Amino acid sequence: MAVNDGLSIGALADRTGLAVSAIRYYEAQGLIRPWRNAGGQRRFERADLRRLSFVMIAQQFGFTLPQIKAELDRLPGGRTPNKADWAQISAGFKTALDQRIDTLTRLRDRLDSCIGCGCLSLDSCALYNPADKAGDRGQGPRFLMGDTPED
Amino acid sequence: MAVNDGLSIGALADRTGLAVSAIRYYEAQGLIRPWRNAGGQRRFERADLRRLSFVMIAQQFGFTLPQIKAELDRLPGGRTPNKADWAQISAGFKTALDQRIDTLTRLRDRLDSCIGCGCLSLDSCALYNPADKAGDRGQGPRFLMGDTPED
DNA sequence: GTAATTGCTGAACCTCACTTTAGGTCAAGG
DNA sequence: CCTTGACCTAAAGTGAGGTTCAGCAATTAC
Repeated sequence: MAVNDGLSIGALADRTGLAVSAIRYYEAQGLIRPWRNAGGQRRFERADLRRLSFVMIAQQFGFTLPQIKAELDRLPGGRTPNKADWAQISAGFKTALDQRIDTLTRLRDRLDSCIGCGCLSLDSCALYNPADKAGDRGQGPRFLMGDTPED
Repeated sequence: MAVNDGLSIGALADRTGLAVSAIRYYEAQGLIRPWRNAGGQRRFERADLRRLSFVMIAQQFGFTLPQIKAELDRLPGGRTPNKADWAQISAGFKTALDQRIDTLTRLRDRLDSCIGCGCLSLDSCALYNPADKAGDRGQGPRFLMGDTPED
C-alpha cells in the first residue's frame, strides 16, 4: 500500500517475461537477493529488473549462471551493472563471442576441406584434434560455452 | 589370441581417446553394437572406430547423441558411414554450422551497436527479443544447439 | 599358478537450468 | 466470512552427457 513496497515476484515475472519458478531459482543461485515483507513474501527493487535483464542477456551470450554470478559479484557492493560497468563487461562478452565465432569458422573451414575426403581417420583427419576444442572443462553441455571474459 | 578377436573396450578407448565409461554409455544409447566374447566381454570391430569417430565429430558440430543416432540409423544395414555417406552428411553439417555462425554474428553486431549504450532496457534494447534465439526448444542447455540437418 | 589388470553390471551421482508437485500460507474482493 | 488467486517451501523430475561406485568375473603378465 505504501508507495515503495517493491515488486512482487509475479509482477517481476510479468515485466521480465521470466517464469516465477525461474526467478526463485535465480535467487537460490544467488543472482538476486530480494527482501521479505511481513508475510514472508519476496519483494524486489527496481534494480532487480536490470539485474535480471543482465542475466538474460549474458545467457544469450552463452554464459552459465555461475559465470554470470561471478561477473555480478565482482561489482562493488553487489550493485547492478551501471553504464560504465556495462561498457567493460560487454567488451569481455565481445571477446568471448569473437572467439566462439572464430572457433566455429575454423571448424567450418576444416569441414570444407574434408567434405570430399571422408576418411574420418583418427590419425590424419583434420576434423580431429582441432586446436580449438569447443569447451573443454567441466561436464554437461561441452560445446560452445564461452570462456569467462577477463578471468 | 586369434588374429581377428576384435578390440577390447580398453583398446578402443585408447585409440579414440574416449573414456571406457563413455563407450559403454554410447552402447547403451544404441550408437554402437559390440558383440561379446566367451567371457562376456565386449569386442569391437574396426568399423566401430570409424563409427565413434563419426560420433565425436558430429558432437563437435553440436549434434546431440539422439540426433547422431538418427543419422546413423538412416544408413542402410546399420553400416558405418562410408565416403559417399559422409559427403551427404557433411553437407548437412555445413548448413547447420553456417546457421550457427550466422546467428552468432548477428548477435555480435547487435552487441557492437549496444556497447556504448548500456541501457539494458527491457523495452528498447536491441539485445532482447533477437529474431534468432540460439536454440529454442527442449530444456537443458538451450543455447547454440545446432538444428538437425535435413529433417 | 597367482597376482595385477581389465572388464562386467546396475544404480547412484553430477552439472545446468529449470519446472512440477504436494502441501500449505497470505492478501484482497465480495 | 469465505473464497480465490498469488505466494510460500522442499523435494523430485527432466534431459543431455556422461562419471563413479560397489562388488564381482575374466584376462593377462610374470
